[in-house]
Amino acid sequence: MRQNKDTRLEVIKMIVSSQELSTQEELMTELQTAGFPTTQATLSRDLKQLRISKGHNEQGRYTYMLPSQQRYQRVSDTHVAVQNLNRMGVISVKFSGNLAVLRTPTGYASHVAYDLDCKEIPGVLGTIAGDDTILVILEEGANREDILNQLTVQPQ
Amino acid sequence: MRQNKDTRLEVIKMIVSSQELSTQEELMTELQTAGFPTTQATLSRDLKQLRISKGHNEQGRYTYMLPSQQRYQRVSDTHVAVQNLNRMGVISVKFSGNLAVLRTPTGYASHVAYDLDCKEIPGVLGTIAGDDTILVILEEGANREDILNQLTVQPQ
DNA sequence: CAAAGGTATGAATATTCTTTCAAATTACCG
DNA sequence: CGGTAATTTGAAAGAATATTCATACCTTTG
Repeated sequence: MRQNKDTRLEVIKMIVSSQELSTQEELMTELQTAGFPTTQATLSRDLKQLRISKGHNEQGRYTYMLPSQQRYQRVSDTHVAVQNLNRMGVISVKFSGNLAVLRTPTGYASHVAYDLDCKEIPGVLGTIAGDDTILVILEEGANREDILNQLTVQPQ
Repeated sequence: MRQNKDTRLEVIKMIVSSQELSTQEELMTELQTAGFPTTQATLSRDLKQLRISKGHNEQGRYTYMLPSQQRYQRVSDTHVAVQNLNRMGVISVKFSGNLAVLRTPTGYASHVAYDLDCKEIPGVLGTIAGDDTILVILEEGANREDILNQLTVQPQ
């Protein structure tokens, strides 16, 4: 049932990012009403695979959060069809030392950077976005070819 | 016993950021050897206050992690302790281009960087912390004097 | 000083989560 | 098509974590 599992994982991501759930049992109920009945044991495995972790929100409640939400505030605050943006968003890439400087259309830098963060590219320590520029900090010794491919190729 | 608790919290942050622990019991042992014996119940409360959450690392292991670049509200009691850290945490500051490189005692970089993030210093685009080094990305044209003051001087 | 109110803590308990194990389903390959 | 390996899953068991409850301790205020 590979197809079913994959769609269930997507549904989980949507539910988790749109609601504040604090137990796997709550999530189980939500999934059931969404038409994907499953057990808590499976959810434990799904959450692990999705790297969704239980964090603490402002009110001190325990809340499941996508890893992207954690990195979210780093760059910007609005999602748009980020994946498409990225594909067509990077105008140029230049390397300098352990940095890569990416140019994007004006105003798009933070979105693209957010997407890069989500991809968790190996060798990339982090990103900082300006308006039309993204600074990508590379690990020492990172292979520029590999990075370049990751930066310009479609995620997932 | 406010002082004891605060220092314990700092020690917890250091331990968590320097090692990969997967249970509160492991952390309990570490704390004991560090001279801060306590119980699992207290750790659960401490981790909640520090907003340390159990995530999934590359190998799929469950690992406690500090909220990396998260800029969340300064919860007053923990914030105070962090400010003190920062005051005495920065060993040196060097500028290069639109970057500032800060040196800290080994293991403290992430804590200090976290504090810097909280201060939201004008002219600072973001920070990346290593073990004993923080990379501060400055806005183009940022005044180094101003930045330097903010980086080393106690706020308020 | 005494009483009141708050914080911190440990022991025990309740809750929540992970993993084991066996079964079922699905993919793979001749 | 078989047959075998790999994946997925639920139930139950086993860990791990959060919370409850009672207590100690500290701080303030009269």
